[in-house]
Amino acid sequence: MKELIRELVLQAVLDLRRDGHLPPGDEPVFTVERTRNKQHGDYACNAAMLMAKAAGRNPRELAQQLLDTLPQSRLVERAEIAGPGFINFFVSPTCLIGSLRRVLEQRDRYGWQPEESRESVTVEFVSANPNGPLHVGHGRGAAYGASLANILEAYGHKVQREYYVNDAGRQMDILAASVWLRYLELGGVQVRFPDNGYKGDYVVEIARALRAREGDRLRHPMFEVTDGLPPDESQGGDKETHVDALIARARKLLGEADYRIVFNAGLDWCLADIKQDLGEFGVRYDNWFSERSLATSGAVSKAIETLKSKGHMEERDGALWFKATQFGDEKDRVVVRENGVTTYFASDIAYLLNKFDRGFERAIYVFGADHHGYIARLKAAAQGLGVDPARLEIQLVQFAVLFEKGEKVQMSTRAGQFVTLRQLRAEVGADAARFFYVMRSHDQHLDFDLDLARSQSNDNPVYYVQYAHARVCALFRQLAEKGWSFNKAAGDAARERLVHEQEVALMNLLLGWPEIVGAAAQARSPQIVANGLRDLSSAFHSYYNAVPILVEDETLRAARLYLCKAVRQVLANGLALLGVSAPETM
RNA sequence: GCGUCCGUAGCUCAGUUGGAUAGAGCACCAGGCUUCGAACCUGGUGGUCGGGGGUUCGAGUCCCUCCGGGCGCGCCA
Repeated sequence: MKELIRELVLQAVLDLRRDGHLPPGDEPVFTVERTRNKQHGDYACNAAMLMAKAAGRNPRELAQQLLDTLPQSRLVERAEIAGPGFINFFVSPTCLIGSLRRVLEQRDRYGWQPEESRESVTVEFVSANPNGPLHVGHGRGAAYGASLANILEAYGHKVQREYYVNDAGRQMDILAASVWLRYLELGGVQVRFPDNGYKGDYVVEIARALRAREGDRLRHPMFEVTDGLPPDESQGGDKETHVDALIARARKLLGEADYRIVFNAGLDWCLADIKQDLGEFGVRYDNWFSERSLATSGAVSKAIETLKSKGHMEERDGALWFKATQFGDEKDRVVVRENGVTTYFASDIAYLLNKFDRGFERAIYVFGADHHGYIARLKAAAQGLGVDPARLEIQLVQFAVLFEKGEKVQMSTRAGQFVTLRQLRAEVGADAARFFYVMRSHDQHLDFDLDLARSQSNDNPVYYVQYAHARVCALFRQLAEKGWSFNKAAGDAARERLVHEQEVALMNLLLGWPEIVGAAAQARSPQIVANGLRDLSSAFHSYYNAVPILVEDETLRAARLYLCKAVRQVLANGLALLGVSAPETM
């Protein structure tokens, strides 16, 4: 509808130009928006105000001229000038009623807007290191990324959902060492556990499974493990040095093949755990991309060579640097360390190149807010590789801070004391968690009140929306109990009987639903969909309380049920975008 | 210190690429179920949009500055 009005106004502008009433110019810029105030009609256009200056004319006078030139449309009841020069449009009953038919014809595709011109896009989200269970912070990234991907798809993009698995790197080695130490403990070898090790119970579980498979084959006596290690932090030394030495010791004692077995025991367990966790959270991926594969496939060296050949690399202090400052980053970045090992950033560059090599027109990264320092260097890397940095988009998701009894809950993965996503789901359910996470703007901090969430109180707006859906379902059950049935054709034929204020309001919201999806997609904001659902639910609850649906008048009843059915459909569609169920009873 | 995100009602937050009289939930006050599900609805109280400048027909929204907060600034991942 918004598009239609835009076309009408554009046509009027072009006509005025053709007849010399307006000076020629480029594609005119103006907006068509939904009004906030009903007295201002349904849509408002600001074209006259924006063009008045260039035309050297009074805005209201210009608006009048536009109005006189405006092509007729049976979907527009009337248009009028208001305020400083707005043109307000009132949509016709025909238009409103038409939206009902579209909803019920397109069903679960209503709101979808496939267009050839939409980009293909890869959305990478969560990508937590597989060294432990996901916690509630990852949950927000998961809910946001999954919903965003759904919305982009509905808007017509071709979407690939991707998880970057950090299956290489030091953190994973620390996990491997932690697993091995727990394994030794289970075998009766008492070894001091490092300050920097992973202390969660799941590590013991992994060790137990490892021991069940491998027996005591990987056991070494205590002195071999600990002799000559530099002191740990609590022993007056440095925890990083200590744990690195421990990793080196493990590698040496076990040998590369057996070390890999221990390493993979940790990796495989954690990855399986994450996959299951996200699956139960309604989050699905098209691709789990292995960081290690970038090294083994030669992608990392290929990326480095590419940057070298373009003259963006430099050797300094024995290391290889990417000259990121020439692309606006605040400092140059090391890609290959003095010891010959590539950095994490080297993998990032290779992965970035890989994404665009696979043909995506746009790559969206969903990062935690603590990664915002990466934006500049990734954009720099893109430029260095010859990729337009505008095709790379980074969405930051702010932290979710847990509150319990009014106090902040402190979290630390290493210490093993944190609230996991799995615990959260168990306490509030996946639906509430998914909705709660995306209710607020993703670039806004989220206060997550655990007590409130645990209590399953109806303060949680997800119930409000789901209840509206269940209420419509209840209406149709009630209908059957009364021995009546719903005749869709009769409802369709009687649509003009829908004249109540609340009915018009509901039809207006249904009409505007595709615009909600479009706005959410363009702003990368699932929260717009969540708010749209609340608005629609609110309008329905008001309607339900004000107007009886199951009336004796058969055609009127059919018309109202026709509307209710459309409302239910849109509620279900919106909930699906957010990965929330649409229950028939509650 | 530099960079970055943010500051809207007592609390938690919306506010659609600058639009008309700044909204919702919770809380508080007053009402509504012998009638389709009260997990709901109707009405009311509550604001110098952190402060101050600027841009223009028009600013919660854009620019500058100050105040207050989150996060980031390793040859870590």
